[in-house]
Amino acid sequence: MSKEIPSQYNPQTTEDKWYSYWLKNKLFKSLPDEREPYTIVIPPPNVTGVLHMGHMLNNTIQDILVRRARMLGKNACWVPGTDHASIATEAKVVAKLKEDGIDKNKISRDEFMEHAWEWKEKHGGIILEQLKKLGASCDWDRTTFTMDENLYKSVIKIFVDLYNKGNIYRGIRMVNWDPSAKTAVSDEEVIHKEEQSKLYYIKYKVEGEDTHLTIATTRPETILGDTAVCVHPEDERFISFHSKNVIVPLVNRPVPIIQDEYVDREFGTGALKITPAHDIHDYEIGQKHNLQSIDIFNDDGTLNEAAELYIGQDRFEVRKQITKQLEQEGFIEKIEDYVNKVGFSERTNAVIEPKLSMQWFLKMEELAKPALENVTNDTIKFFPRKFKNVYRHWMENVKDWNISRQLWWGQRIPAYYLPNSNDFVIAENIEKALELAKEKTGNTKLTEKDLHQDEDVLDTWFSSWLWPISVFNGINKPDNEEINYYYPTNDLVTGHDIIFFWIARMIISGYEYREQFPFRSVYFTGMVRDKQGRKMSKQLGNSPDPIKLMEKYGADGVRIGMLLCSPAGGDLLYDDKLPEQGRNFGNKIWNAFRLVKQWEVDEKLEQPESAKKAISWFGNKLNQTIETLDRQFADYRISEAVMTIYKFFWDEFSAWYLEMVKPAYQKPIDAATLKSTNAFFDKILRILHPFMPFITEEIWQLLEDRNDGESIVVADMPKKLNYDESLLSDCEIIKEVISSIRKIKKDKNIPLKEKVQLKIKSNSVKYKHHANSIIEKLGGVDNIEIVEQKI
RNA sequence: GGGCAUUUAACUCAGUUGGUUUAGAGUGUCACCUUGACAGGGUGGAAGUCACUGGUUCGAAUCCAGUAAUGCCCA
Repeated sequence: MSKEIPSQYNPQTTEDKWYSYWLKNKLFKSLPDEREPYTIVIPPPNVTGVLHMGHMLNNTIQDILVRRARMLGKNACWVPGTDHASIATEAKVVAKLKEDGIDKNKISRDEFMEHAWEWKEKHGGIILEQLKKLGASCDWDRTTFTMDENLYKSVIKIFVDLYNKGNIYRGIRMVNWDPSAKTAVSDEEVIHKEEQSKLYYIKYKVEGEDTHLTIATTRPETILGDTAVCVHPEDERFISFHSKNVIVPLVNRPVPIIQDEYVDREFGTGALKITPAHDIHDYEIGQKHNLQSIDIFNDDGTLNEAAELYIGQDRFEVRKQITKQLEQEGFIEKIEDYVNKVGFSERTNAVIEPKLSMQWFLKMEELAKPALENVTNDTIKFFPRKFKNVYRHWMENVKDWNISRQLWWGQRIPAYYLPNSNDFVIAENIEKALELAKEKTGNTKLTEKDLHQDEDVLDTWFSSWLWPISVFNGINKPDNEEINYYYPTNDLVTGHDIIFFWIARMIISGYEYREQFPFRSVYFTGMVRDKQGRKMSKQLGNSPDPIKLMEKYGADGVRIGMLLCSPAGGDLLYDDKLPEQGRNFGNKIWNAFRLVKQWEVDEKLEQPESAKKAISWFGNKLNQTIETLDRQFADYRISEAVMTIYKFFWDEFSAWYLEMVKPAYQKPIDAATLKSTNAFFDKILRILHPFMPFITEEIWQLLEDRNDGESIVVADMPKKLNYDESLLSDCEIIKEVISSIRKIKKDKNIPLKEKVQLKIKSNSVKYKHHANSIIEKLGGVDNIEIVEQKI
C-alpha cells in the first residue's frame, strides 16, 4: 500500500480538485435559517487590483474564522466583492482609451462609462479568482460590486437622506488637488513625505521706497499668486513696514504688508508671503484680512493666465525657470537647503496642490458621536486594543469629509442645478428633482432638460462605508430577511492603515442607519514587509507573486507561512522560509498519514500495554489542546493558535504518540490501537482544517471511505472534553526520563537502538510503574529495575 | 511640533494584569544519525545583565519616574 502513496505531498494535484468539489457541493453557500449566523464581509479589494501579500494574510485569517465557525455549526456567511476604486479605475480606463487613440475629453460621459464597464467586466474579476486559489470559502453567489444597481441606489439614497438632515453641504474650500487625476482627494488620501528641497530668500521692494523686505519660501513659483506679505505684529524688525505695500517681483503687483500672530518669527526671515489660493494657512489668513485670491494653476498643475508669466508651463518647470529669472534680476538673496514635508496623492503619487474649489462635504461631528462611544466602551472590540487610542484620537478631532471627486466613474452626485443658477435641488432621480425644482422656483413649466446634474461623483469610500449594510440590501429595504439575519456581522479583518478611511466610517454609518454596530470585533492585521522591514512595493520589486508562491509551496503552505509570524497588529517580515516551513508542515502531516495508512492489522493481536497508555495519554492531551485553541480563538490570537496546533501535531502526535504505538518494522498492528489512532487523526484533521483546508480534505477523504458530497468542510469541530491534568504531568516526567536516557546514550556514544538496562533508585522519584512499557520502547531499554542504593 | 506604540536568544515574537519560569516558542545555529512514515526528516545541545538609570516592594521582564533608540499616526 505504501507504494501508492508518494513520500512527498504534492499540493498541485489536490488543491484545484477539492476547491471544485466544494463549489460543486455548494458548501460555502449560506441562506438565512434557524442556526446562529456567523458573518464576515470581505474588505472589498479594488476592482483593478491583483492579489498581493497583504490580501493573502488578510483573507487567510478571514477564511480561518469562517471555516471554524462553519464547523462549529454556525451558519457561516462570507460575502465577497470588490469596490469600484474611482480614481484608480478611471486612470486605467483613460490610459486604455489613450492607447486606442481615444481622448477622454472628446467623448461623452455615457460613452466613457460604457468603456469603463467593459473594462470592469473584462479585468475586474481577477482578484476574486485568485482568492479561490487561496482556498477562500466565500459564498460566491453573493459576490457584490460597489457599483451594482442596488449598491448604487443605496449610496444615492444615503446622500439624499444626509442632505435632507442637513449633514451635507456644498462650499468652496481649500482641497487637496491631485493634478494628475484632476480631482480632489480627502485628507486621508494624502501621504506626507520628507523631501530634500530648497528655501529661497526673495527680496520684495517696498513701494515708493528704496528699501526691501526679504521673505523665505519653498515654492518661488507661487509668488505670482501673492496678494500680501505678513509679519508678526510685535516683531520689532518690521514695525516701520506696517501699513506699507511691497511690490511682488516680476509681476510688479503692489500688495499690502499685513500683521498676523500666525507668523513664526523664528522661521526664515520672519516675513511670510501670502498666497491665499495655494496654501491652506495662507487661505485662512486671506479670509481673515479680506485678501484677494489669485488662483494661478490649471487643473493639471500648469500655470494659467492669472499667473501672467509662464502660462501653460508645468509648476515644477516654472519653479526652475522663475528661480533663474529672479536670480538674474537680482531678487534672490540666498538659497538654502531645506527638508520639508510634501504631500503626495495616495493614488497617483502626484504632488498634491492645495486648491480652492467647490466641493461637497459631510459634517462629521454629530455622526461620529455614537461611533466613538461604542468603541470606547468596548461594544465594538478592537484587536489589538492599542488601536482604540488611534481611533479615539481621530474621532475626537474628526473633520468634515470631502465626498466629491471630479471624476465620472462612480455614483454621480444627485444634485440638479436650476437653469442659469447655482441653486440646486437634491433628489434620488430626475423625476423627483423636477418636482422639487418646480416647487422651489414656482415655475411649473420646467422640464427635465432644464435641469443639469452635478458632474462630480462620490468618493469610493462613500460607497464602502455602507458595505456591511448594502451587501444585504439593507439600505433600500431596511427590513429584509437577509439584513435582519446577517447584520450586525461578527468579525472584520483588515489592515490598520484604513482605520479612518473605512472602519471608522462603517461604524458611523452602522449607527446612523441600523442603530447598531456593523461588526462585533475588528481584527487588525499588520503590514507585510520584506525581511529587511521595508514595505512591499512595486518600485522596490520586493513583493513576491502570491500565485507563484502558492504554486511553489501550496496554498496550505503559504497560509501557514503567513500566519506563523503575524501577531495581530504587528508587522510581518516576509521571508521565503515562512511558506517553506508551512509546506514542510504539510509534508509532515502527509507522512504521518502514510505511516498510519500502511499499517497492516492483525485482528488476533492483543493491544500492547504501551499502546493503551499512549492512547489514554494522547486523548487527554488532545482535549487540553482543544481547550487551549478555544481560548486562543476567543482572544483572536490566531498566530498562537497556529503554533499550538503545529507543535501539537509535530511533537505530541508524531514524535511521541505515533512512536509509542508504532509496531516494530514490518510487524502488524492490533485493531484497537489502529482504530483509536484513526479516530485521533480524524479529529486532528478537523482541528487543522480551517488553517490548511486542502491537505486536510485530501487526507480526510483517504482516511476512510466517504460518501459523495461528504466533506471535512462541514464536519463537526471536535469539542473539548474533560482531561486529567495529573495524568498529563506524569507523562511529561516520562518524556523527560526518555530524553535523559537518550542524552546519556549520546554522551557515551551508545547507539540509540542499543538496549540498555535502567536502574531506578526507589526513593529518588515518584516513579510510576505503569510507564515501563513506554520507557522501554522509546528509550531503548530492555530491563527496568528498582534498586535501593545508588550503583 | 503633538499623539500612540515598541525595545526579551542571531532573527521573528510569547510572557494572561508583581512570586512554581533556574525567562519560553518557532526559525536559525552546533554535534551526531545515509534508522524501515517523513533529510521538506530524527536525536541531543548551546544560546538572553529581559534597552539604560533610578524608585516602590520581602520579591520586578512585569508597577512608577526619567533617559535613549526605533516605528506608526496626526499637524
